[in-house]
Amino acid sequence: MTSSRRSAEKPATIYDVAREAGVSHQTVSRFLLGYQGIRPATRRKVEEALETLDYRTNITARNLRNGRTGMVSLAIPSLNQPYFAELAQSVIHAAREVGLTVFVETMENDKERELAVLSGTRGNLVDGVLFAPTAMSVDDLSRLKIGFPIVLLGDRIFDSGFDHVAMANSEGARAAVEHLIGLGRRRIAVVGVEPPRNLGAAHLRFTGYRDALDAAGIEFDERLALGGGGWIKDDGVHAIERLIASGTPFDAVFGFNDALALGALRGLLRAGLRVPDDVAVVGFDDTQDALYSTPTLTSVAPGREEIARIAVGLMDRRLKGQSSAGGPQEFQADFHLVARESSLG
Amino acid sequence: MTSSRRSAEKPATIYDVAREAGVSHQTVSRFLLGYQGIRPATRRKVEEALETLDYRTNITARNLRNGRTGMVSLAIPSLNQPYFAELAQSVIHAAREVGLTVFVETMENDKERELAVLSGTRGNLVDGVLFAPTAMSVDDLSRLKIGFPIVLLGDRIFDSGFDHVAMANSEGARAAVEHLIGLGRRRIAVVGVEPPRNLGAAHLRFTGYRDALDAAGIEFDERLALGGGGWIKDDGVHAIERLIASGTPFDAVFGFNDALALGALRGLLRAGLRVPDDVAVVGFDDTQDALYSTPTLTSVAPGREEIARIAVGLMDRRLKGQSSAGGPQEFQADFHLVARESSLG
DNA sequence: CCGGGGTTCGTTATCGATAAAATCGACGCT
DNA sequence: AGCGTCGATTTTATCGATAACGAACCCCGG
Repeated sequence: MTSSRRSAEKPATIYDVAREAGVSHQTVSRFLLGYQGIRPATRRKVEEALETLDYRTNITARNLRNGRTGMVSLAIPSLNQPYFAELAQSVIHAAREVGLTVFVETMENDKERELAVLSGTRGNLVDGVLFAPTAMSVDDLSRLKIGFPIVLLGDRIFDSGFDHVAMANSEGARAAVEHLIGLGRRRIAVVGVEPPRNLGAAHLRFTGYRDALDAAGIEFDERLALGGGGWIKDDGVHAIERLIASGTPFDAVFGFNDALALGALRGLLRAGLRVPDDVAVVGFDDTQDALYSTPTLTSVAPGREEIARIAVGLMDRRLKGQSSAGGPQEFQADFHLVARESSLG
Repeated sequence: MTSSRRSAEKPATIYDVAREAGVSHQTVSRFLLGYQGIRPATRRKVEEALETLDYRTNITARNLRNGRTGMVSLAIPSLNQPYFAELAQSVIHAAREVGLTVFVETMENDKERELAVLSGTRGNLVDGVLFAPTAMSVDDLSRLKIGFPIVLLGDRIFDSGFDHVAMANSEGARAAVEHLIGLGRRRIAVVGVEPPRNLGAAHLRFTGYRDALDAAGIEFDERLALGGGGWIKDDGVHAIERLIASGTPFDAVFGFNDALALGALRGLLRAGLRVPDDVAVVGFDDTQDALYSTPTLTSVAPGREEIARIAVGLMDRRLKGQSSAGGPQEFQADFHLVARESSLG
């Protein structure tokens, strides 16, 4: 029991502990890993030494030896977007349940950075990637050779070759618009439209919008399709200001996410329009913002918790199962429409 | 040039590259680290081999050897709170500028988990911790022996012995309340009050509130001090509902954060009160939510970007400077009040 | 009383990188 | 020609953990 080593100095290793306990480092390792074949006397010596030296296992060393880190990265556009911040929290929670740690990486809607995440530059730091791209195309994705498990999040991409947890983008959008139609609205503006170049939430939600219109026999009016910006609140404000300025009549707005819808809401109210009396508003994502706006915002809840849980589950299975555990899996989370004041009054 | 190794198999190591190039692994390492003393011919062979084998450096191995990871953890309550989500994004950005990577860890206002972060359980995975505790006390903090740099975020703690980047909590709160007083309000309710047991944003903001009242010669009315819950929107709603139910007259509300203020706003509007005509509302944090509520929310902007930048800078200095680069540093970010519709009309 | 089998523990090898020390040549100078 | 010097590379050691293997010791039966 040579209680050496000053306290705040270099952390103790298993070798230090072994010396302190008068055993071999391997015995210490065995103890730490919970092996059974250790005599009570030895066990006690090791326990004491661990205590005296305040041993902490060096995770980096373990990771190197094991070839795994137990971390997965969650690659999203930005934590400034409430939906993704909340998704991140849900994923962190779900991962914790299965013993994984989440490394949050933000890509800022930048194609280069999205590609960088998959290039494995951060190689061996994480075992896999939960990937929610917005800028890159399906082609970009399939062109890459990737050496670790990937689970795609959020959009409906078929045949990407990867596991994929989708929101019910088109179905949810359709439900939102049908809700508006059911309330007697016919001139439904849509905010957040994008050219169909990317991985596609915008495209899919637009499809849902069109489907609902078609089903109700309402003709699509191009002037009601607003886009050109990003998907943050400002874009919603600007879009609705342009629409109002254009003089095009409308009695409802469907925003492709809550931020856009809330921006639109803001623009409407500032222009003196009443919500929902003059214009009903519906969003998508059901973020906390939707719950506390005035009026509260009707929104499509995409099943964030479920998405997180399934995605983490898929990743976990890939990581555990040797090599590839079967072909790519597709999941779609259940959604539901949460009707609130912005459409019901 | 024995182009061996199948593509998607185990990633190539420097040894593989060395064999491919016909040199020693050390030469490869030198090349990768940018050493000068390498003959052009050798250099070319290495470059080719790296290319052929699609080499990626194993960060875990490098970390083990170097004893550092280049990662710092940002420990916050939750990404579900917009202020912290936005702070996280700012910190990630600031860290990237100085070549650090951020690992976001959420502690859920749980004292155990806050302590766990500092216990170094995650030892050697990060080089330091940017720490924004809410549940533990100053005593808890000083009781711990900690083996890595820490920078405290957000509250004004003196003599903690650690670097610390503070918001202007009391000053900001005082400015908010003075703003209300300047508008002729005298019955100013305050939401988010807590017993002064923890590290203290609540306490400090309350102090600012009292200071402003005192300076204006307004007597403090205990019935206007609302607390008992957390700091999320629901708590704001409930607090304001209780206040209204109590019949206590009031003409303004100061929420200790935007979430509380927006919750209060929501409660007021639902109760049929007009904002700001009947009741003016001011929040704290200046999150994006404040910008897009209706009415828009007056709020204290605590200088989030600056806080992030300074905190990362302090951490960077500690990590670079051997051992301890001087005593603990205290910083306080500049704040400013952003007056919007909820107080100006 | 000796040998087989099981427990307990120690020795050596390994993960993939970087650092320090050693080697090998070519070159210049006396 | 002999020798020191410098530059380019290779060899060996190291970070801290886990895995594989082997040695020492015990118990027990024949």
